[in-house]
Amino acid sequence: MPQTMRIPATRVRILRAAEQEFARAGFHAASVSAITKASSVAQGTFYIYFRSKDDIFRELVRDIGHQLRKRTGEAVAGLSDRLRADRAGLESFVGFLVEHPGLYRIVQEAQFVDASLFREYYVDIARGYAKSLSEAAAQGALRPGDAEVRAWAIMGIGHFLGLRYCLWQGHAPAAQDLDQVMDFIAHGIAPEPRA
Amino acid sequence: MPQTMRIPATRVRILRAAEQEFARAGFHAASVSAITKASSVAQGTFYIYFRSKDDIFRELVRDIGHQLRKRTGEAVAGLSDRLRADRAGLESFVGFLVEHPGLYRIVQEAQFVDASLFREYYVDIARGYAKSLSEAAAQGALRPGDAEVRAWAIMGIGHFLGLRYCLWQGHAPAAQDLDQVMDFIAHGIAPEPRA
DNA sequence: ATTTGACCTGACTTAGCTGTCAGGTTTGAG
DNA sequence: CTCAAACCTGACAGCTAAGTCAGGTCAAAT
Repeated sequence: MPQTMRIPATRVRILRAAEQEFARAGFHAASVSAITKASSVAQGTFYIYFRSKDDIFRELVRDIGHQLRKRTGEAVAGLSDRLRADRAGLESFVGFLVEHPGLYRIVQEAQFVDASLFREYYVDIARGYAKSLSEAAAQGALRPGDAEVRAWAIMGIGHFLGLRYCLWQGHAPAAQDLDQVMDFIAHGIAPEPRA
Repeated sequence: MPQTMRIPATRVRILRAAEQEFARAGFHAASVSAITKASSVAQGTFYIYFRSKDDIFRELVRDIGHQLRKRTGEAVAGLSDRLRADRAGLESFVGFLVEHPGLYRIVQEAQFVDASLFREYYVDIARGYAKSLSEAAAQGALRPGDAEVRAWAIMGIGHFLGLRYCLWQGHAPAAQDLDQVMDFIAHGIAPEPRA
């Protein structure tokens, strides 16, 4: 490890190149040499800043988690209407996916590189989300119900929304698609209004 | 390719060994030699029956898709109550995951081995599911709404249910967890009954 | 018993990648 | 200007694994 970080730019250059390379080629096909080539450093320099290919990959996954949580948190902040906040959260998430499809690929691949990191990634998101839902339910802004279950369910909906539209079709779901999704989240599919 | 399939058992032996090996080690860490060793054939024999490591992996993914659709279809068959059918489908899915966690891993990893195959896998499931939901809605068994959106949403819910309980905790979700999930699917989270 | 060709063998070729290391370069303090 | 520490270099050792191929084995037909 460099002691003084005299030139922290090198570390960042390597990180950014790794992000691109992992996004492009996937974890296994990405090679450290490609990363060093893209960041214009020698092979050995890589190992000054990162212990291994796994190591830098893990750092990237954590980075992405932070980015995503920050962005979503900001998108939702200050929205008093709970369902509007949920929608804003989804919109923010799919926006991120459209802008950075490769980054989500990295997150998904983490499942096979470091399973516990992958799990943490989602558990962290779920924790924060469940807390919000739980508070909203306590204030009567939502129907009573298990906040954890709801958090994971909505994350699942978001995940597949992202797969289907952002990653496979290359664009965010249209407003009317999100309307339908929010209708499902708000009212479900049962035929009758509840008693 | 063998012409006569005099001994198709060899092919099946290799397939089963590959299933185990891919499930255990993942696509990249799985080696053809491990597969041939486990199935007691020589390295070369593998390439008589399969073009490449990718090739056998793809065949397995398709197999798993068939298995899962068959199983879920049977679980749902004959259930007239639509929400009960949805629940049975989820139960069947999580049951499969608990019994064969490795197989779901294979499906998920397909994303990085053959993206279009992975996409097909889900599109196929979604197509069938949306059809059912659409018919149910037409008969008034469900509130009107976009069947495709609902199909993908419920698939997402199932996916994360599987991750959280089956793959990470090693057991199917408890009945009361599924109750909560079904409550969400049936009625959503909005506070008031709809007008 | 012989023959045929389908089926199987496993050492080898080829390729590529991770992580190392002995030595070169740069920086800034004195 | 000098020097020492920090930083960087890139060729290479060591390893692993996919896919090949020349030849061996075996069952059944004649």
